[in-house]
Amino acid sequence: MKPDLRLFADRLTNRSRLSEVEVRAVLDLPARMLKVAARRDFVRLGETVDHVSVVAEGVVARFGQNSEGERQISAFHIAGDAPDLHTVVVPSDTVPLLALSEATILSIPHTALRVVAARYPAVAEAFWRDCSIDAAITANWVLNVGRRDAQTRIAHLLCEMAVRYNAHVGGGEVSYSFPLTQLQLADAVSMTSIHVNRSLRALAEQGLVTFSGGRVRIPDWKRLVHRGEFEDDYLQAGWQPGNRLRIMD
Amino acid sequence: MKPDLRLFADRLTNRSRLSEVEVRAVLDLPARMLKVAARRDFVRLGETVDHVSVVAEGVVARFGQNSEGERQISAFHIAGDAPDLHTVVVPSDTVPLLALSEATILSIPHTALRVVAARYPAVAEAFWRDCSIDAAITANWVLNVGRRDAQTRIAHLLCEMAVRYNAHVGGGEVSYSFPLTQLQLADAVSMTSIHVNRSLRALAEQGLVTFSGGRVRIPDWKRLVHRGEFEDDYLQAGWQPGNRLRIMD
DNA sequence: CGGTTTATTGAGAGGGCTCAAAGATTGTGG
DNA sequence: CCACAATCTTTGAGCCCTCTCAATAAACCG
Repeated sequence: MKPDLRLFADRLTNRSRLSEVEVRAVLDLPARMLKVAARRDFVRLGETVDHVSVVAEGVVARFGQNSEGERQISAFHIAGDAPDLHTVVVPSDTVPLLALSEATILSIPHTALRVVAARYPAVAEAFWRDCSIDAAITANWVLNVGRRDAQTRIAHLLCEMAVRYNAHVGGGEVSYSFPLTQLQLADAVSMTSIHVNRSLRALAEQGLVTFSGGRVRIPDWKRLVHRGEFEDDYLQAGWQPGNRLRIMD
Repeated sequence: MKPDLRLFADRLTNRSRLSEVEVRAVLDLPARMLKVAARRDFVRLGETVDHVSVVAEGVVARFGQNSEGERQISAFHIAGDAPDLHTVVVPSDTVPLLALSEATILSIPHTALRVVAARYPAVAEAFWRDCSIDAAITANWVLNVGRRDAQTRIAHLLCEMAVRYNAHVGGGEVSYSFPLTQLQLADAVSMTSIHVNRSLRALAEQGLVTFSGGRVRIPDWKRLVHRGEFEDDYLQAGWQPGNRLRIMD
């Protein structure tokens, strides 16, 4: 049975305007489903890939490592995301991918994606747009890692993920499932797991966030947003159906 | 007189396969030329742009800033680069741009770019590919800032720029013009200009690099590459005319 | 229930920062 | 072409945030 690509199609149509035919073409893409265990690298550095991975379930990380083997996570990817969609046009730029929790991955061959992109330029445009938004997130990550102290950095990241999970709507307590270990969080924010632990405690003592049992709880959204210097524009979270751009006729 | 877009077209054809007609379409794009003084922000945060900036001369930086106004440069752009090409598909994601040296910018309207992209899907593909390579560079920047110490970080950056300037070919002394102040360099590598100064001196004392008078000199390329843990694959520097990909028919 | 991974806490060290000030360079106007 | 101003570079001293090393407690997993 063919895996369901609806999540991926939804992600695209949330950001781009696609016709029914185009959406159908995406949904009809061939895909192989694979379950990946937590803490498993399922795309290795240097490996040549001929397919794109779409996250259907779980949390996936893109990372790099220095010569000592220390890791730096440069992006988190959640359901709907295609961490290496760019390999459709730059196949040699393989990025290592790691499942942080148990994850379900849908694997779509480059060949099939290229056929659809060539046939439906608006789909190619949607891919391009997706890659660009990802890039904006990464650029923001540089700022976060480079110019914010430990607590602010963590707060910022937890805000970002709240918005990406769309968990920040409504006014009350914000909460979402985020099944990472503190060590993995440390690899994302460029700190030691020990210092992550201490910073997390400090944030909790101020009543700002709680991170435990794989769940993030934010009692007062606005307060954390302020603490983390968080502004969500770069996520394009406010995209309305009306102002979705389409350049392909 | 219309500014010459040859540099931009070259950049595209170095990475993508375009027909003569497509190249011509790029060259015929309308453009306005502007000279920007050094240390001048010529695209401000929040400002809505309706054009793309192409660097014709000089060095330009993409940056973000934290709540204290401290800056973090997330990308350098040199002649041929289009720092905000992605705004063609994500116009609301304006990135602040700063001229580090006196620079010449060619400004191309979104509308014109969109017409060409729609008419020539292969050009759209080339744009997408360009954005993707930029994104790969940014992802690497995260690793650099997050997981490398001062000297290694600087060494890595100076290697990257050498390759992007294509100054690393041949075996002898590598050298290129890189007219930044140490403060600007500090904003790129997330350090204090004071610490940049000291690290630079340390690197010089080891005979690895010299950074002064707006010029970088590398006596022994391989040694600096090693010191900076630099691997150039992410830059797609090895792209041969033969293996340029084209997905649009 | 035992074994492994993860979280937590303590003590000490260090890389990079802050504050401060003196040189060197660059640019500008007269 | 000089003089002055502004910017940039360099150096010193002390401190602090985050890391390292080490050990225990807790949670998870089969």
